[in-house]
Formats: sequence, structure tokens, C-alpha cells
Amino acid sequence: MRHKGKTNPPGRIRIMKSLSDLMAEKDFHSITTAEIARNAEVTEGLIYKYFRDKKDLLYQVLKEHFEAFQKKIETRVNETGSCVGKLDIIIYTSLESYAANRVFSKILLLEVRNSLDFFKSCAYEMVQTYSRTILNIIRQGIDTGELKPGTDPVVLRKVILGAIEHACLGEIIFGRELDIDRVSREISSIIFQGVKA
Amino acid sequence: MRHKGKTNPPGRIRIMKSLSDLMAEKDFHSITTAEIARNAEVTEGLIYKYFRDKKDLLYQVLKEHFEAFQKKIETRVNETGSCVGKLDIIIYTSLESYAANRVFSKILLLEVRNSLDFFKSCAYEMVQTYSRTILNIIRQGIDTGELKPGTDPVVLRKVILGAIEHACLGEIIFGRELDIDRVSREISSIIFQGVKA
DNA sequence: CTTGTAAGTAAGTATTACTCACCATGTGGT
DNA sequence: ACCACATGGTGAGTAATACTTACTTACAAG
Repeated sequence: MRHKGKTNPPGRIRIMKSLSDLMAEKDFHSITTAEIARNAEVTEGLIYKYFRDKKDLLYQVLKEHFEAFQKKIETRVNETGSCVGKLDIIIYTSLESYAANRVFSKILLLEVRNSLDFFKSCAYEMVQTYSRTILNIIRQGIDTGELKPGTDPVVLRKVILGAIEHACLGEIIFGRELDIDRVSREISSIIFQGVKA
Repeated sequence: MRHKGKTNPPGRIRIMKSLSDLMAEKDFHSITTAEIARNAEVTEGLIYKYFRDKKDLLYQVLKEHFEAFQKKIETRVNETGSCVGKLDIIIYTSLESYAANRVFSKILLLEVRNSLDFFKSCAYEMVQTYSRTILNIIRQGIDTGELKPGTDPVVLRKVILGAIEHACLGEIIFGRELDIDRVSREISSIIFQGVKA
């Protein structure tokens, strides 16, 4: 019989912590269930009491992280009224968050995408929330006339999200440094002012 | 003893074709070597005669697709002299290529990234070539004054690549339709003219 | 006191990527 | 002609891994 999710027993917490820790060292695929269990000081079987499978465990760990991230975004965004300012903040905060938390960034940008399961998971719901936040700000900006009328909000969001993610890729993959201030300013400038002379 | 790569025997071709076909149906991780072999009508052992491991096979399949793509980009780009025009073409051709070849796109955008091995593979070399092509065009555009002076070429490239990739994600993952003409025009407009009113 | 259920265990099992020893067929050198 | 040897291919392994199942213990409510 599987767990119903009504309580949060110590074993479950230890397992999630264990995976979270192990991910700092190596990538998800090369972490074994045996290792997770050993590290959490529980038996392998217990993992499957609380999680459908290894991926499900990953998604739940990810979800926790996203919730914290989303909260930070929302409080910061409310510090300004301007739409362009809000988007600036999102770009900056996202880069900052990716840089400060490489483990999760690596998982999000490189690891989870390979399975369609992710896009049905609770973790992906958090991504959608984040994504929707951006879309709402854009729509608002078009309404208030801050952004060019006729701009396609969905495409603009894609450009913003794509820019953010791609900007971090080099750092995540090769461990390169990222000048958050400069790069986020540059991205904002390109998207808001354009690059054509 | 492993294969030296001097010839291209039928078994090898069948194996690559087999994986390529299977990828249209499911994701790489859930395709088994047994399945690949059965589908190619060879034995499992033969796979390891021609490929170091399962991933190596994947990379070689990817590389083949990428070579064709790169050729198309290069001939089209040379049809115009303007830098903005060249970048327009790259955006359009990339979207078109992603849309026309979903299997290849799925591998590139979702599957290969999860392993650091990819970034040392022959397939990644093709990505770098593509990436460098864009960078050179941008640099040229700044020199000729077509693009704003002071633009960071590397960041601009990140924005362009990110926009292209993110634009295709929805289609690849959820099988949604993509209006290539409209979206590529919109991306170009955002990046070149900006969105600030 | 009993009944039910949640927490946790221990010993599997099926599957999977990968290996290795072997066979068959040409092909070139002496 | 005969040997050496590389190439193309086989099939029966093996170790490791994700996941299962049957079980025990603890304990709270009625």
C-alpha cells in the first residue's frame, strides 16, 4: 500500500534531503536508489512507499525549491509599479537565482526536460505559475501603453524566458562565471530598446 | 575489438536508422538497446561494435541531422548581405527546421542536455559551428554600424538562440502548432526594434 | 482489547546496458 | 595455394539497477 500524503514522516523527509544533497555531487541519472536510501539511512523499499518512482521523488524535491523561488519573485515584483521595471526585476532575479543555486538550475535546465513526465508533474505546475506571472505583466504593459501595441505577449514571454535560460547555460554546463548585473542589464536593453541602430 | 570508422557497414546504418525511428515514438531513455537491435534486425552486441555506448549512438544520429541543417543555414545566409537580414534568415530557418524535423528537435532541445558527455561529443561541435556563425554575423553588424555600438555580441547571441529554442519548446513537447512566419517575424521585431513604446 | 493503519524492513525479481568469446567471409602478401 | 588478419556479425552471458511484495512493529481510536 502506498502513502496517502496526509502526513510527512521523518523517513520521507530524509529521503528528499538525501537526493537533494546527492544532486550537488552528480547528475540525477547516475544517482542510484540504493545510494539515496543509504544516504538517508532508510531501506530502499521505503522510497517507493512515499514516491511512485525515482522521477516522482525528483519532482517533489524540485517543487519545494520552486515554491521558494516563486515567492521571492512575487515579493520583489510588487516593489515597482512599472511593467518594464517588473520585467527587469524578473530577469535579474531569475539570473541571480540560477547562479546562486546551481544544483537546481542544472536539474531544471538540463535534467528534467528529457522526460515528458515532468510536464505533467507538480514541479511543472510551479514553472507554469512563474510563466503566467510574466505573461500577466506583459499584458498589463500593453494595456497601459508601456509596451508597443501589437506586441504578441506569448512570443515576448518566449523571448524573455529563452534569453534568461540561455544566458545561464554556459555557467551551468561549464561552470563559467556570470556577471549578473551586466548580463541582465544587457538582456533588458536588447529586449526593450532593440539592437537595430 | 571495436570498429575503426573506416567503412560504413549495413548493420551500422540500420542501427542508426532504428534509433532515429524509435525516437519519433518515445524518449531516448525509455528506448532499450534490445529494442534498437530488434528494430534494426541485428543483435544487441553489434551496437557496441560500432558505438561506445548508447549515448554515443545518440550523438552520432544527431550529428548527421545537424550537418544537413548547418549546410542549409549557410547557403541561405549568403543570399543577403545585410546583417539584420542574415539574422532574420537564421531565425526563420531555425524555426522551420525545428518544426520540420521534430525528432531531431526533440533530441537537441530535450534529450541530449542531461549528460555532460554531449558537450564533449562530435554533435556538440556542430552546435558550436552554428553558434559561431551567428556570433560572426553579429560582430560584422556592429562593425558596419547596422547594429547599435556597445551591444554585447555574446549576450545578443544568447537572446537570439534562447528565443529560437524557447519558441519551439511548446510545439516539441506538447505537439502544438507553430506559425513559423508570424513567430519568426515577431521575434525579429522584438530583438531588432525592441518592445518599449 | 481489538482493529486499522502508518512507518519501516528485507529479500526478492525483471530488466537493462554492456561484455566477451566465438564464427564466417573476404582479401592481400608471400 | 596458404596463411594471417581485419571486417561484419552472433548469442550467451553478467553486474547493476529500479521497482515489488510479503512481512513486522508501533500506536492511536473506538
